[in-house]
Amino acid sequence: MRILIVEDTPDVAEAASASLGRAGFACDIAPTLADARACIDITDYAAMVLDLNLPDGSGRDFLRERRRTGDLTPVLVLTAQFSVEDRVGALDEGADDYLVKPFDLRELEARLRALTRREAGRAENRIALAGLDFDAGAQSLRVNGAAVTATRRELALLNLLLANRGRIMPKDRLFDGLFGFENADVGTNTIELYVARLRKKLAGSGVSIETHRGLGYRLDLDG
Amino acid sequence: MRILIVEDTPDVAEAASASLGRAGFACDIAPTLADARACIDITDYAAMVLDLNLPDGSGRDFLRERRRTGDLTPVLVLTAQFSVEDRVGALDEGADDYLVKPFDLRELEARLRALTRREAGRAENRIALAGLDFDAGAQSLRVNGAAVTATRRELALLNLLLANRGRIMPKDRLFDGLFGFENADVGTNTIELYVARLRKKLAGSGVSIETHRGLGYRLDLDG
DNA sequence: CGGGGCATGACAGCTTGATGACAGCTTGGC
DNA sequence: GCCAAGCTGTCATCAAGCTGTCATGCCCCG
Repeated sequence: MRILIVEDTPDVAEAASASLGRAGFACDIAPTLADARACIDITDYAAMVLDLNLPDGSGRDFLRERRRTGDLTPVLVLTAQFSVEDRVGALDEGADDYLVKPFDLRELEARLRALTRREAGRAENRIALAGLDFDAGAQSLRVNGAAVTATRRELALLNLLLANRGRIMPKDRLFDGLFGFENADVGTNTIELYVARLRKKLAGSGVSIETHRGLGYRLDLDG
Repeated sequence: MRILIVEDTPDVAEAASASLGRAGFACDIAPTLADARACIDITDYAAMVLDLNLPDGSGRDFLRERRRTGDLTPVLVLTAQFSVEDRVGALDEGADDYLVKPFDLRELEARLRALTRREAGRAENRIALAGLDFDAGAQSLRVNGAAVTATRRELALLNLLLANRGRIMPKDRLFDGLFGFENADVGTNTIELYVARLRKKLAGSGVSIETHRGLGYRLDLDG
């Protein structure tokens, strides 16, 4: 799950990025609308965090512009404390949620999880499938009832595959979901590596990751 | 456990803060409703102590406002001696408890402990788990029957971890629970330090604190 | 049988956490 | 008030575990 944070205050942007990173999201930071547009052109995001007050324009205009071009990426808007009309206006413009600054990082995390899982058609963070039990909120994984430790990247990959269960995910798509621009120079072999590591941990769970040569990977029930 | 004290008389606020600090709570003081709102936006509290008579408005209105926005943080209200209707009104507005000024600090402490443990779904201050026996009221700790001395911070950390047993607690969350704003500049290494100290004291108790790299710590039974 | 894509073990760099020693400060006893 | 004891948090150093690279060997497909 890749997130674009459009926010010009470095402290805020970085705190959010760190917190969301821990929660399994890959984040890119865009301090201006121009940067944001550039990012969106290059890759697509599972969601966007948008500050309304930016150096090169209003986030509201930007949001309206995106919606007019048919972009349906979930957007969470950050508003200043007292601008009620901004908040309401943003929702009218097509924002999916808002948060008043200053906000609690845990809340941002929870709301983004809600937005992205809504996109995936789920109502809660927990997914149980055959012998597998994954909770994106607690970042915990159980296989046949036993807790299995997995690293941040492994969990992020699993999350992506689970959200697209039954679909073949191209390697570059998985790559985009795991790494932001700052890790852009990582070799493509990495995905194969993490698939291998995940497979070991999922062994015997009744769920497996199939390889489709030249196409990508697909997670589904055994058989 | 972090507590917000909304009280404009410095003497009272500071006495309460000191007393509660000794009892293992991390306190922030807000002398006005505006300050209180700012604090609440930034972090969240295990409970709130609310004076009703404040320079920029009535605590009752504030309480009503919080409840209307869905905030369920336990609130203990401080009332003047003779305003019975305030007291009753506050309870109606959603206060969880009240104390008449002037009050005994020990009583404040005991009532806050009651409120926070109710939140954690417990009926008493004492938690026994495997070879561990912790009493938040007496601030006493026993491991396999033997009394173990532990400092305020160690106990506060243990309390937090116990209240969230089985959940991974991010380091910054533990940090928030242990330190108020006034200690905001304490190095993050501190949490690791206290985890190490606690681990030593819990050795052999059947309960242990697991490290989850990049995510946080989790307290649970061994195994 | 040859080639490209994939799997996987080993490894090194680096980030993150663990821990001992220490100095300042607080606290409590006298 | 003074002193001693112990609590606190910083620093430096060391250990562990995560990450991604590489190299090698495999497998599928032509």
